[in-house]
Amino acid sequence: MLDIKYIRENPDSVKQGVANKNSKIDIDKIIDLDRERRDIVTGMEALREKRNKASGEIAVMKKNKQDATAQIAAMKAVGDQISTDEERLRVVEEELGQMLLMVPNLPHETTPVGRDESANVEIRQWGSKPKFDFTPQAHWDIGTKLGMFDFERGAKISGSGFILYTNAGALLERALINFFLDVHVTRHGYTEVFPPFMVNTQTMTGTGQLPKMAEDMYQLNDQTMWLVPTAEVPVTNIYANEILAPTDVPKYMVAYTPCFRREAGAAGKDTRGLIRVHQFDKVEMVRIVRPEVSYQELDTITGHAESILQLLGLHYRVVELASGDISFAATKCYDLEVWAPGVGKYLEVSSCSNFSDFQARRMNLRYRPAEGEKPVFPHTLNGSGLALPRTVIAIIENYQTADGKIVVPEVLRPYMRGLEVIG
RNA sequence: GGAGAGGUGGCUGAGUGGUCGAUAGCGGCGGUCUCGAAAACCGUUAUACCCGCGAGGGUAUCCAGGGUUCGAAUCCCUGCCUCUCCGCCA
Repeated sequence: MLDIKYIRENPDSVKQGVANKNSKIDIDKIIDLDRERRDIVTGMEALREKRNKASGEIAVMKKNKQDATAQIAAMKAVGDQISTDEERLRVVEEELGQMLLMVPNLPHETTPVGRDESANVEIRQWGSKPKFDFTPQAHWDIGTKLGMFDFERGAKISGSGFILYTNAGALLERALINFFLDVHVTRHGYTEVFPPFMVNTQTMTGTGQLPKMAEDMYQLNDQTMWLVPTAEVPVTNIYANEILAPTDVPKYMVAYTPCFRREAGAAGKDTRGLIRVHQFDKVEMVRIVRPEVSYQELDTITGHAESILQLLGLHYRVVELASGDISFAATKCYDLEVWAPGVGKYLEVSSCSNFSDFQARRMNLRYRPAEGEKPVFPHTLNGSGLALPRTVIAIIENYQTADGKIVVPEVLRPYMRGLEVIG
């Protein structure tokens, strides 16, 4: 969340930033509630001071066996007033808190301003589209023919948008997960973690999925647990409500999790094959860093995601998202889009974002810059490295042969029992 | 799932209604001593918020949330978590 002090002192820039994020939250209302809250607190604390002093006196009188009936009666009225104030404060803080949780992070000054993805900016490309002397097929045709996945039976056992990977498809999925993790651990210096796939509401609020995006996620029947939509959620929250020592920052963590998303409202739109599914695998990088280096760190993490595509030899482009297309919690974001010749599109396989101190504030994650100094909020970042299904699409479609087979990229062969060709 | 025990400052651990943000020890930091270190001794040791230009003042926090009371670490209720035993189980 945003610092209420910052909102109070910079209402105009907050309003502008929020508008650039396409949010209609009422900032003036927040400022009014904050004013009201402070008024109540001030009055209430004065009463408490009075009561604390009187309680001390009553204690002394009792000790000296004096009669304190009058003092006790007087404090009863003070106590009642404090209770009234507390009740009012609860109401005001509840409303203020709920509103603050709905305020998006402000876009960074370098983030292009724009309503939607049409204002996104292509930053660079790597490689080039492969040339085929035949018409490249879509992954759903090749993959099905090669027995890599079974859409019908996936839908039968779970529903549409759930994939049953089979044979080489299942092997490829597992190989990619291991390959991604190994690269990030051995070459990029991340620590591997394996978090729970179900999290509580507090955790989901910490990274910013709740309360706004509740309808995009799967909630379990007990109403307290949610299926993770990304490893960002459990991993970024690992140190929530803690104060990290100076030597504990930066933290670089990488994790594999399945990701569960309802994709409400996305039905029928670019959903064919593996393009958009309710459960998919992803390897996610998370960085907890000092504020002064976070934008440099964003370039670093983006580079780490890119290196995976480069090792796989897949052509991609880097797109910087416009303010209106950036996620709720982010200030700046780069998407990596890989070329998929079968479907004839660039597909998003990674999203690398800086969240500044927005998530750290929500989850009360702090660190001490140096021994003896006051704790401050670090910046958090994450980047997919990478999301699996669209990477699988890109491999199938880019590495397909005229006779309907797939050449396994060399870096994956050790992870696939030496398999060189699927089919 | 059943039965029991428990959650106090960085750690250990006192404290069952009243000047308790909290005794003590350890650890950390500073100092005395020393050529230096150890030992000993002395001092110090959290977080958040509110008011104030500031000096400073105030409030809250003993797992969390409610309640009782003039007053709660202490009593009551609910929740969460940990530990022990039993049961079940990949």
